[in-house]
Amino acid sequence: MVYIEHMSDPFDLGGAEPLPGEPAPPPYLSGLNGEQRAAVEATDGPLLVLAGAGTGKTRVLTSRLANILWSQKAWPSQVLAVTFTNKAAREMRERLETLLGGTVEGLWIGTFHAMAARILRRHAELVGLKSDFTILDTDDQIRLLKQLLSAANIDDKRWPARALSAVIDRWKNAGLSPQQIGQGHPLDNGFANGKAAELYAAYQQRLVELNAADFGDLLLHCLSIFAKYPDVLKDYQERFRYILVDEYQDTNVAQYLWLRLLAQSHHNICCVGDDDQSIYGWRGAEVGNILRFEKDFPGAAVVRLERNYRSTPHILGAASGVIAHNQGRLGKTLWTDTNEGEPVQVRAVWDGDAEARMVGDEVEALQSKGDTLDEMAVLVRASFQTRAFEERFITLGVPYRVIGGPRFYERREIRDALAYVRAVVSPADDLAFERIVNVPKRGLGDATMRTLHTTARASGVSLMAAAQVLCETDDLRAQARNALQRLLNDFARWRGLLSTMNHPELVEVILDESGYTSMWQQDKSADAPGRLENLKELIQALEEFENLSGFLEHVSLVMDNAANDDGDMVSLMTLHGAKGLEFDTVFLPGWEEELFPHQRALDEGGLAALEEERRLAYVGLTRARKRAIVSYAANRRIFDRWVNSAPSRFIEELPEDHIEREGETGLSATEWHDPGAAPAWLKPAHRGIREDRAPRWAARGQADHVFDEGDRIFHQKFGYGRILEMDGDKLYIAFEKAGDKTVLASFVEPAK
DNA sequence: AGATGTACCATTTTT
DNA sequence: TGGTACATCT
Repeated sequence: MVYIEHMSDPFDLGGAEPLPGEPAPPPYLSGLNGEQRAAVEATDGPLLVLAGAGTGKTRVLTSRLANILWSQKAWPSQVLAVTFTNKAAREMRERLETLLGGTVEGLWIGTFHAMAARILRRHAELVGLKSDFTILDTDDQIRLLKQLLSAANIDDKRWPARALSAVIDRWKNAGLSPQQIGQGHPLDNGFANGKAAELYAAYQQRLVELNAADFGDLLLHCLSIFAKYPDVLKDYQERFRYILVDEYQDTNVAQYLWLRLLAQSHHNICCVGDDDQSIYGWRGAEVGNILRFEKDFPGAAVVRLERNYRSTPHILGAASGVIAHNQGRLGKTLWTDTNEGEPVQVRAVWDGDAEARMVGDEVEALQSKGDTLDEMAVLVRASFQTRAFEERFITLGVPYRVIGGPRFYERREIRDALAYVRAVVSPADDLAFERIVNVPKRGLGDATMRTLHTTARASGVSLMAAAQVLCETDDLRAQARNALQRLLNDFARWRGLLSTMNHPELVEVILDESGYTSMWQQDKSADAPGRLENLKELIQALEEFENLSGFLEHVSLVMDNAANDDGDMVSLMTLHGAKGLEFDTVFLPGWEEELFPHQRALDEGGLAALEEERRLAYVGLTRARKRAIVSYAANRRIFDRWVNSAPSRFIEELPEDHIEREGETGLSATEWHDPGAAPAWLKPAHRGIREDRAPRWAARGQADHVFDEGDRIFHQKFGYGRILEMDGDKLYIAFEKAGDKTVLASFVEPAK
């Protein structure tokens, strides 16, 4: 049974036919439980699916999509399915095609940004752009802002472009264009004493001049078009009979407004999400969007998915116990009928090295029992934490992969190559030209570029046009002029080849003739061969596209990292990176106050941030199918300094019935120091440490001293202070330098 | 213009 | 500790 739709232009509904409608049982309903089926078959209208971790939410979303198409409620081109990542979009499409037993064409399925870009290309002129506008990434954005800042004579030491970029991103995430922002806007943060709004406007102006849009613009421009041109909006409202949204809890205001507008005609919007897994508040996601769904879409149906298929009851119990400490949840009670399994293990260790050894030993033990490394993951709060585990795994010879890191198109060589292509395709792309004008080195340095900029600005032309003018005068030194002329000739020649040569070949020619390839061939550094590999990969990827501009869009919006899936390996990643994944065994190291929850998050976001950190803990635990091992170190070397740390408050929040402690309660502090008493991974690793730098043991409740209120004390990190109040082993102390803090007694000694 | 030295800093990250 | 941005030297 094959599902086909013949439609080359997704905007043209003319040739589209509904499904062939063969009389066979719908394949997308088999194996669904009652609550899943309710979500899949819910009648039209707004629908919120509150799906807990491991309840099969992606499956439900896909099945609902299959149902819509199968029962001919809409043609594929009338359905919009949005996700946050390309990976999620790809997976959804693959599952859908499996369910329907054939390919589906014309469907609007992809990321928010890709879908918005698709709309924006058709109406670019309404916001002053051409339909072939380039999409800038963060790197380009920051380079552009740097120029604007220096033009405005703003000290970039005090007010770095990066900070301005963050302010502008915040505004864009909130759906605010420059016209909507007054002086002293609350999201401004006082950048350059209130200049941010002005700079934002200048930046948008410059983007139009460059015929460019940044990621935020893709949505924001759509919003302003919808606001200004109701007929355009109406067109899309009519078109999209069904809208499906994954990970709704992660939508920011701009995405929310975009969706709400598009759903206004048919009201068939189905959002799937889990408020307990909202972990992107810091980049503009609004949990409020999911909490408010029923108000925003009157008459909305709400279906809860609470049956968890992933984890054992102990893991689920531990995770639920932690998340129950959050206020303002929609509330779900996850349950499972799988076998009990092992309690979550909670392990106290001496320091970061001991922790890495513990994890390494455990990995080897599990492996020798027959577990595969693919089914093990180490999930950390901050990416620097992966290093300790990498080192340990290298020592042990355990294969591992680090998930995350720079994306393919963010790599320097890829961005350089793309800049060449961009500059060939669009001569007015100043940012691209600037990027590669002296890569490889051509003797075109700061001085030349300054002259180029002045000339370009004075006559209002692009840098390349200005360069052409300058080559005919003697404003530049002969050497620079010749180099520039040569480069311009190259570009003219390449541009001439655009129509005749096929594009993968052309890119290869450009990279060879510009000297870019040989630059890396001559580079002796260790990563040069890898970069050449990446360039080859880029050219290979080109072959799948009809033209260069299609490819450029793909690269900036769709291309993700090639999955490194050769061989059996342990995965190392951040908790954020682990969302949506699952493993038999999950290690959760570094559960210490200040690291997790991260102090910086708490400083910046207070209670809301603490709750987001707690959701991160919940996400981490619920990644595990069979086994979760949480650990915390008493001492940690962060950069060059030893820090004693208290166990994370999330450890206390783990329900005792579902955990098994090792190291803290079973052994006393004195026993820990006895080499025979503790398991190998508990022993201090450092033998030759000077006494003053050696970590001090800091087990909870194992204070070496008895204190009274009013005692003068000393703390390794905070210095001298006086005890104001005592609550068991918690001391409330007024430090002379560090202010008032609550500290565990074990970290404190009497002042001498 | 390019190389070399130095001070500084250090969540989380998709598009 | 390691990467980066800027200053200074050749």
